[in-house]
Amino acid sequence: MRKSKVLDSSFFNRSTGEVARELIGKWLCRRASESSESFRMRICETEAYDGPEDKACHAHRGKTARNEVMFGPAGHWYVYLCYGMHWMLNAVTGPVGYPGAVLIRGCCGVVGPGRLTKAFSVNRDCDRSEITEWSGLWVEDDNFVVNCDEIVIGPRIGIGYAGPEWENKPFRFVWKPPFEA
DNA sequence: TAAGTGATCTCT
DNA sequence: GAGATCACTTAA
Repeated sequence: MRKSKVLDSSFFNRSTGEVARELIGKWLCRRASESSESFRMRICETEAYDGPEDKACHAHRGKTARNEVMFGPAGHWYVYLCYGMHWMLNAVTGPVGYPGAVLIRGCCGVVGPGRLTKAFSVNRDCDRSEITEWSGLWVEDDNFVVNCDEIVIGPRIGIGYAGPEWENKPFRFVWKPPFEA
């Protein structure tokens, strides 16, 4: 198997769009408990939520108890419940004080942010935890290269309330998988 | 196409 | 405390 390395906070401490793009093709890894086996899937869909100006970003109205972690250091998870039933998994990006995060919307084989968290048993317990191997939820890079022409960039999903200016920003990254053809 | 679902936020 | 809102999924 190809050798892979665990991504640390330096990977996430960059611009939100850059991290969202770079996460495509990386492995999302999970070990739910000490006794359970770990497993991983390649990330194939992400969205950037970038800073206080971004009307679609939870942080654009300022810091609250829920989104506080987005203002903290990069390399942490921001997990919250949406529509009363779906957990959303986000990776905090950028420097301390700058609220940015990347929503992980899908992996190869698991499409949809709510289904992904269900498959990975992600819930409130993961909120604010570090993106490290010992936290049980982390990301690995095996130097697999996803070419630019395999990535579709488009408007984010489900954020019509933010207005066309923000909805139409190129903040959504989808890996057009070869297996789809 | 519409209902289900409950935490969170913004007003009283 | 009440009411609106919501980065979605599923079953028709």
